[in-house]
Amino acid sequence: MVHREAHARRPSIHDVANSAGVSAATVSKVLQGVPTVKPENVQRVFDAVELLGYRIDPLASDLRRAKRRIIGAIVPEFESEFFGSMITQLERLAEQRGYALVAASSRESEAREREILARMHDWRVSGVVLAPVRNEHGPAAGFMKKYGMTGVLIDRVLADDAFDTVSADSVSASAEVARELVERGHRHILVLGLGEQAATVRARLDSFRERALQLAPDTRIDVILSESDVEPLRSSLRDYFAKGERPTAVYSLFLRGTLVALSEFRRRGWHCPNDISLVGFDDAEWMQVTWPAIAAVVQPVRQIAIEAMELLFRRIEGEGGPPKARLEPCKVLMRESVGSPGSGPHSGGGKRQ
Amino acid sequence: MVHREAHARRPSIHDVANSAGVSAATVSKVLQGVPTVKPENVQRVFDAVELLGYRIDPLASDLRRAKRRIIGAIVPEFESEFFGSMITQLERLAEQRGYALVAASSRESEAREREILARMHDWRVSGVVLAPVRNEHGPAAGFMKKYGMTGVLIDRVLADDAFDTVSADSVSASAEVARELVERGHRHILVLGLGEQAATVRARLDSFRERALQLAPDTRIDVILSESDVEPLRSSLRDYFAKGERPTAVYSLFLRGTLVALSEFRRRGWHCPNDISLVGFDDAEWMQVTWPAIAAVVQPVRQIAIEAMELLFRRIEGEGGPPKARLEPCKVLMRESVGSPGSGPHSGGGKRQ
DNA sequence: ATTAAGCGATAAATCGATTTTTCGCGGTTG
DNA sequence: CAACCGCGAAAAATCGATTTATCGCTTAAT
Repeated sequence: MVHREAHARRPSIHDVANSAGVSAATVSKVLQGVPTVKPENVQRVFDAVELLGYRIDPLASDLRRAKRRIIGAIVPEFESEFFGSMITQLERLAEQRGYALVAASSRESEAREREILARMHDWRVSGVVLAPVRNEHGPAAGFMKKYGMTGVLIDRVLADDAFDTVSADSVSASAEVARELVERGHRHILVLGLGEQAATVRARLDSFRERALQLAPDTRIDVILSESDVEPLRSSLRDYFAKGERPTAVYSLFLRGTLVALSEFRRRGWHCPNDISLVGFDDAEWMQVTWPAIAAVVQPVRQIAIEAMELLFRRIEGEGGPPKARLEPCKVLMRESVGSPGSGPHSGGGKRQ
Repeated sequence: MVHREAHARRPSIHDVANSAGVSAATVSKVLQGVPTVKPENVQRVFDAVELLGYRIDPLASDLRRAKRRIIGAIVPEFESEFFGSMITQLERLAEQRGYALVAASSRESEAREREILARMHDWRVSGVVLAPVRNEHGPAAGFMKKYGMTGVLIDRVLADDAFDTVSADSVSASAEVARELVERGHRHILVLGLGEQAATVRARLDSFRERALQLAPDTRIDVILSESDVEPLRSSLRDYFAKGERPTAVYSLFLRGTLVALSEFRRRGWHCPNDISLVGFDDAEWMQVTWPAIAAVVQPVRQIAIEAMELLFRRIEGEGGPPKARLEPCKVLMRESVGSPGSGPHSGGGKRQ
């Protein structure tokens, strides 16, 4: 009867043992591939497993083993393409090694980040891949250190003295963006950033400025940083333009800033690249299908994930040594949103919404 | 010593029992809030918990309990805003009820979907929220039925005879889109869809067609369906336009179709809404900042998540009765990409790439 | 001939909790 | 005075696996 089958208790290792006429320990050994079992019994066990449709309960199994085959992943949000594909990659890599990935989102809150980490510690995960909300010095990293958890920090981090770190080489990328813009003749550039990630933003900014000034010392670089949220950035930007500032190019250091810039351009009826050029850090699928296509720095998501998992599993397997800091190269895609200043009429051709 | 503390074994319930001078059973009772414990002992237990920094091991705890406080969630992909925020919501709701959410992506593969489900069954999850790759009749739903798992199907589903279902009311939304387009004077409309999700796509299409023809019987509705992938859709669309077909509006039944349509418009130098109008099912953040802003059907992600979790927990708590099929209303946002036909020059004003 | 080693398998201990059973003790009750 | 009750806590069983200790038996070594 299907109905009865559906509601029957799942077979345990003892059920298999009974059915095969051996002990539970033997069943366990067969399933672990321990070679000191008589071939006949191996066969009987496999038959019984097949017959009953038995599968190991991973929780019970992990309870007895020292480490649990679970990897935790914490990201600031699930909604973005970047972290979405990051999780997809991490999941794939964890599964490849026979681990389950448990993902959670800190929703851009450091407090929540700590809570999740505590929960993962409760779960006795083997390791954690943490993309911190702010940087490597947050409370979450402190928590991991305090409780001796093994983990890797990714994305919004520079080097750390306790954990391996992996992130996009946004410094080189920013320098390259600077070069691209200056070579096209831009001498007044606005940079948008989020102050939250102080160190990483500072690094990008410094390298951008350095390269730009090196190539053209007369370049003027304005900076608008929003402390925490994106809305203050919007109004700062609005004020900035209202004051009459007219940079010929904007470089946004984060995706949402690119959106804010675009929508402010719209408000004022400016079009890329004729009225102003735009480059954003972080690429998205829509950027190449809109008109104009938006120039962007493409982060090496896949590489970051691979490197992070590689480092993590090395630590899990007990490798020692000082923490490593990896930087994965970005690709800079100069699309249509970037042109040369003065190549088009600086007029407000668009409608207001 | 911090260093020693970091590497010490985590305290178990027995350590707490020893420290408090009671038995492990008593500790458990105190932590469960069982009232038959002497106040003095309650205090001693709490003190010991505090002193040792003890936290319950959820896996060990769940092993002994009948059900495990884990909810599984399976979505076709993590990369999209829709499923991203769906997972975020589900996570929030599960945590509210003291459950952990374990999310996995089927990567648009039914085989993988089944594997994940089997793994979740191994984990003895209390319930599953499944957004199937194709529809409610896939192998995953069959698996759930066979093993008596409790679950809710969401998104790409209609009613089912075994599980509760929750999805956006895309049928009403499609009718509304039809009305909006017809009222603006469109009489030749192209609909793009993905054949994979046969039933849901058919339902949307039927309701769109019905309403359009009801309002204007002379409306011509062309349909391009791609069986599985999005690339065939692109070439079909290209052929369609190459043949000289010139619909005045396009309604895409899924997000990626909207992107494909946009990029094909670009290739041909057509601009919305002057050359052609565009509405897409499923909204995204960028759609309101680009020029033109893209009209879209906004799915009630939050409502779907809430309803799904509500139904799921009712079933987990043992509620019987026939499966319910919930439809949550969408919002239709008519943005600038939609206009009236003939209101602008039907010319190729844009540059080719 | 006695001990040691090897083999294959089982019984028992273990992981860290919860749940059930048992127990000791003071106080009623017949 | 014995049987009974109830309370609170400890002891033991349990969940489903893995790991260690042990056992019976055969064979090699001393």
